[in-house]
Order: sequence, then C-alpha cells, then structure tokens
Amino acid sequence: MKKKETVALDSTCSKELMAATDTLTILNGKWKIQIIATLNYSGPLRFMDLQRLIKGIGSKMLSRELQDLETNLLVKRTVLNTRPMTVEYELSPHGKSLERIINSMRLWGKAHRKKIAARN
Amino acid sequence: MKKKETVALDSTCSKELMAATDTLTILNGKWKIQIIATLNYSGPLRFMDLQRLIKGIGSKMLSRELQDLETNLLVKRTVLNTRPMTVEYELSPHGKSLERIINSMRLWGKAHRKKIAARN
DNA sequence: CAAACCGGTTTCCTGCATGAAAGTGCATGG
DNA sequence: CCATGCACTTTCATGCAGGAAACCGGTTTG
Repeated sequence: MKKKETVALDSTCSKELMAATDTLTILNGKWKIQIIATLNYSGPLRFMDLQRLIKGIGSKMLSRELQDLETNLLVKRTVLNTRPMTVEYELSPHGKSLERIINSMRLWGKAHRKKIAARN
Repeated sequence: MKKKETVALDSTCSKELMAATDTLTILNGKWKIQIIATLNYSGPLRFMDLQRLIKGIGSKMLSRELQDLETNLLVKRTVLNTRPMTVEYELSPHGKSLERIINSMRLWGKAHRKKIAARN
C-alpha cells in the first residue's frame, strides 16, 4: 500500500486557505449578506429603512452587524443633521467588490438546489 | 432626490438571496472549507489521513462534517474491504465545482487583509 | 405635557456549534 | 489474549450567536 507524506500540505494548504476562511467569517451570520445585498440594490438607506426591508431582524442584530461591517470597511456610516436625526448607511467601494462573490454564490446555490432536488 | 420604491425588494431580493445564503450555509462552520480544499488538493484520503492533515479537528467533528458534505453530494464515501477496514473520501464533480468560489473568496480575502492592514 | 419617531443599547435567555475524552466493533500482529 | 489501528459514536461540558423586550436620549408634533 502507498505511504503518504503529510508534510507538504501543512505549510501550503492552511496558509492559503486562511484568506478564504476570512472571507467566510466576514460574510458569516444570518444577516450580513442580506444587509450588503440590500444596500447594494437600494443604495444608501437609513437604519429604520434597513430594518423594515430586512424582515425579521431586530435592532440589536442590525446595529451589531452594521458596526461589524463598518469596522471591516465594507459600509460607510453618515450622520445627517436633520430634524429627527437620521443616519445613512451605504456600501463602500470595497463593500461593492463583494458583489461578484455573492453573485457566484448565488449561481452556485441555484445549481446546487437542482442537484439536491434531482437526488432521487 | 430619487424616490425609492421599497416593494420590489421584498419579492426580488430575498428570493434571489436565498441561493447565496444556501451556499454560505453549506460552507459554514469551522472545517468545511478546509476539508474540501484538502480533498481537492490531495485527492482521495482516508479518515485518519484527513484528521492528521487538518490540524485540530476532532474525530466527532470530522465525522459529522463529512456526513454533511456527503448528503450535500459534495463528497463521495467509499468503503474499501482491506485488512484493517479503510474508508476513502473524495470530492465529487459537484464538490470540485466549488473550487472557483473558494478561489474567489481566497483572492478577496487577501485583498481585504491589505485594506484592513492599511486602515491606519 | 404626553406621545411618537429616530437610532440605537442593555439585559436576559435559549439553542446550537464545537471540543475533550472515553467507548465501540472489528481485524490483525506479537 | 492483549495491544494496536481503523473508523467512528457517545457523553458531557462550554461558549457564542441570535432573539425578545425593555430602556435611553434627543426632537418634533398635538
């Protein structure tokens, strides 16, 4: 039987994969993609608008996810001095660069559904 | 200022995004990508080989993740009748089709790191 | 003054993902 | 006949993600 050397993988694989895992970590959670896609589709939105558009999200989660996206430079937060104070959230260029990946995931997801449906 | 209709989103957005979320759900967890990438890089591997290659994973997690990947048709499990019983795991074609997405995530992740590092 | 709207924060709670460690069934080796 | 290796499974414990609901400070409206 063939003997396997395990050395090569340890240095190559894990280091390179970290970056992919980073991306996954950033998009992870129940709401991140919905928030990004909603902002991408609708442009700048205020807090309450986002909460109304994204069904089911609570204010705590929305707040936390937006903070998270902001510290990751994906979303830009702007406070407007209007009569009732409003805050606008919009995708940064960096955030918009996620569109391609999300789209790939969308396409793969659709193909995957067909596979699973035809599983018999 | 442009007036926004919020109706279109409810029907368009969430339905289309489900597929992207599906993909995320499938790749979710601490180990999925590592398992897929390891199998993609090294070809068919036995249980213990996988556990030795993927540092830190326990047998329970490996077992569960592999079952999960198998039911999602991403991994093929083959039992070989050898002297001590061995089982081989390998990526299905469908599983291999994830390579493009994982690679996109890897590239984006690298770019993202630079952004964050230059955050000042 | 009370009520409502905005943009959150705080508190409490629950369930799930993950981990460590031991156990299982089978087969071969010494 | 005991130990070892393989491929798992089971048990127990823990931490974190996420949800519900109340609260907060400011401003405008009736």
